[in-house]
Parts: sequence; structure tokens; C-alpha cells
Amino acid sequence: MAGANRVPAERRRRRPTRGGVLLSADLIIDTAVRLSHEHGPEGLSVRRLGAALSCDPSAVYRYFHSTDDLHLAIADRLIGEAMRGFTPDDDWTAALRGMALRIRAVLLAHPRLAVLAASRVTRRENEFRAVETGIAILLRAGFGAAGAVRAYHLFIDTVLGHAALEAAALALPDARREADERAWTDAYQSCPDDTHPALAAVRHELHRMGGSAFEAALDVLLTGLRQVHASG
Amino acid sequence: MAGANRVPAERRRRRPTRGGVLLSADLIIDTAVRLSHEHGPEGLSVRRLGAALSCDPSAVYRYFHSTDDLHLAIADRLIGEAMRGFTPDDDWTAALRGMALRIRAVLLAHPRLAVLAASRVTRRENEFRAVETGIAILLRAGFGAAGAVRAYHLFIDTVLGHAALEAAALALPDARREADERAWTDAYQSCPDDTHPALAAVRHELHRMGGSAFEAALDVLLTGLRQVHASG
DNA sequence: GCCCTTATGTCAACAGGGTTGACCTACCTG
DNA sequence: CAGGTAGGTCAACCCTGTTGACATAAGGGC
Repeated sequence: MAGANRVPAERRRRRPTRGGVLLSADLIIDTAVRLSHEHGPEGLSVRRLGAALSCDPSAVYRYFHSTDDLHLAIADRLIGEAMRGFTPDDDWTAALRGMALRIRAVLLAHPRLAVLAASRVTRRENEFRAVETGIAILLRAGFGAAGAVRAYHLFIDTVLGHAALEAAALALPDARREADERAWTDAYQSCPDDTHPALAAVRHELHRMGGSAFEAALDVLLTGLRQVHASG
Repeated sequence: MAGANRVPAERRRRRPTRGGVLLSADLIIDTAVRLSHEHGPEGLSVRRLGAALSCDPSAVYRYFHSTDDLHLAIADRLIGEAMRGFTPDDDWTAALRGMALRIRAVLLAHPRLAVLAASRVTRRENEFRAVETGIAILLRAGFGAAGAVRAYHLFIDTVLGHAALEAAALALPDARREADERAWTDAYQSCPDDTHPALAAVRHELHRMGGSAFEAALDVLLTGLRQVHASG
């Protein structure tokens, strides 16, 4: 918390930058989101932000206490983007599935921000609403208070964990990402059969490791959750 | 791959640093691992590494092409550490569970490295062996080649995703981590009941969100996997 | 319509980061 | 013992977040 609201949300004196831009928290977040996927990895920095807004980098600190503060605001923006217009399916597992896919889609669209955002608690409006939505789905499904919170917790962490992992891979410089992907059809194909018999046995299936396990994992998790729900 | 083995693993001419230390890839990795959890977040840097080894920072580049190369080597070291002495249980779900807990324990012990390591493919010996072990467990359980790879993929990504998330939280500066944790017993307790009825209904259970969902998620995932295995 | 306060943009500086190319020296091979 | 070169060192480059002093224009009170 410590001074989290020392920076006023509403400004009275609006003064344009040297480049004629009228700064605002929203504009800064917009620009940050744009920067982060226009430029390559590490594309987002206070200095680049300053350049993009044609203002001095330090002006950002008039709107956010630190880059961490800015990151949390960005994270909340992404959550809002993910959940905008979401109406949960009547079937609770389908509802959770839909929510998971939305969150993943947004995080993959902003891989570099995803890494920062996924593990944080923004404690801001959009996150409040998302948690409200998720818990409501589970309560309506018949989970008790404790069960709903437990289920939501493991669900959302699984979704965020997978998404963060995929995003981190996407956020790598091209050369590294491709090298990582090639590993399964390359280095892993060259492991000696005698010392790695299991790898040898599945050699022609290893390419699957290069892709995403998100939906498969999600479906298995929901299968498990359904079973837990049914059996008490 | 590009030049991945341009740096020879074995050295002939061993020449001590000004501080009298005989460098080696292993010693550098050792020191890096130690640094990363002796000092706080951002405790690991090439320059600090140089200081700890009493050598010039740039000497590290004689052993690793870049920090990324070093990070992969560290990741592989952690995998080795996690799997050392691991003997899978006869029950395949118990075996996977044991493997998951080991990986998580090591990643949580080195939170800052975990964030770097979890999403990468080290394509090095220890990782080869770990994948071999995991696939072997699933083949022995009766999964076919494709099923074993699919199951391993979604299993390991779930484990790594959760572990990375927890590690990222642990790697935060104390103030930020505590603020994130407090959110559930603090900011989330203050959401208006009328706009957030589900949150209101589970208010006294929300504190659970602050802890770890790892084991709960793991158990639900294994439950799901068991069902998938049984029904096909 | 002016003046004062102060919010807010600007500037310069600091400490730290990865990486590179030139240098030089001590080691190993022959 | 001589020569070639691996490998440690040094200085430089450009990047990063952050801070404190500074200046200026905005807007409220009169």
C-alpha cells in the first residue's frame, strides 16, 4: 500500500509536454502496452516511454511511483481487456474454460507484459471484477465458500502459470525461442537409445513438446475438478 | 544452437585470476547459484559474479557466450539438483507427484533463477535425464507413445508454471511481496457487497488466495490424468 | 485580468546493468 | 627453450531505473 495513492488519479493542471502531448495515467498505460509489443523484447522502459510520449522519462514518475506501480496498472488493464464483455456459460466448466482462454489470449498478445503481470496481485478494479466473476461461477455450480475459493485459486494459478510460461517463451529473442523449440526435433532426437530408452520409444512424438499444452492441461484440470465436485 | 559449443567444456591452459582463483564453468555456475540467493532480488549479475570470483566480469564470457547461455547452464544444474537420487514410486501418479514436489522445492529454493529457468529448454544432460524419467513413468503406466508425451507435456508445464509463479512472487522485493499477499485480507475485504456479491459470500475464505495452490492443483490434475488414463 | 501557489514537465546526474574489442601475459606444446 | 594462443584484464559503449533541483505555465482567488 505504502503511498499507493499519493499520486492523484485526477489532474487539475494539465500541462502539455514539450512535444505537445497531454499526459495522463491512461495515456501512459496505452503507450506502454503499445511499446511492449511494437519493439522487441525489453521494448518497454521508462526512457523509451518518455521518447514515445515525447516527454522526459522522469515525467512518468509524476503518474506512477515506480515501474512496479506502472506494471500493476498495466496488469490490471490487461485483466480488464481479457474480461471485457465476458458472459459465463451456464455450464460451470465451460464458463471456466472460456475465462481461461480469454486470459491466455490476452497474455499471449502481450508476452512481455504477461511475465510481469501473471504473478502479481494488482488489487485494482478489473482484478476485483475478474475474481468476483470466477468465484461466482463456482458458487453457482454448487461449491461451498471454502471449496469455491480453493477451486478458483488452483484454477487461476494453473491458467496464469501456463500462460506465463508460454508468454515467457514468446518474449524471448527470436533466435533463443527458435533454438528452444528446435530442441525437441533436434537435440532430443540425438539422445543415445541405450541411456535414454523412454525417449527412444517416443522419439517420433517428441515434437509435441514444442507446442502448447495449455488446452490439454486445462481440460485435464477441469476433468479433475468435475470429479472433485461430484464426489463431495 | 548457433555456436552453442564454441566454448570448449574442458580447458587445457588453466590460468588463475588476479585473485588466485582458477575459473571453470562449474565454479562459475556454483558461484552464480550462491549469489542468487545470498543477495536479494537482482542479486545475480555478470559484474557481481566477477567480484565474487575476484576476476574481471568479462572473464565469464570466456566460459559462456552470454548471460542467456549461463542461465541455461544454471537451469540445467537446478534440474540435476532436483532429480538427484530420485527413484519413482511404483504407482505412477505417486511417482509424478514426487517428481513435481522435487522440482518445485528446488525452484522455490532459488526463486530468482526459477523465473529464468522454468520457461526454457536447456537441451543439456540433466534435462535429458529428467524428461527420460518422466516419460518412462508414463510408458510404464501404460500410456502409449503419443499419450505419454502429451501427458508429460501438460504435467511438466503445469508444474513449471505453478512453480514459476510462486517463485516470481518470492523473488519480489519484500515490500511488494507482502503488499501482494496482504491484498486478500485487506483490499479484497473492502469490496462493496452490492457490486461484488460473490466476494462477499466467501469473504472469510479469501485469505486462502494468499497461500500456495500448488499441491491442490497438482492433485486435481493427477485426478484428471487418472481419469483420462482409465477411460482411454 | 492579474498574481501567487504549486503542479508538473525538464534536466543532469548517479549507480548499476550486459557486452565488446584491444591488449598482454603466462601457460602448454613441440 | 621458443612460439602461438588461451584466457584474464581493462576501458569503453550504451542501456536501465531513479532522484533532486529547477523552471514554467496553469488555474483559483481576488
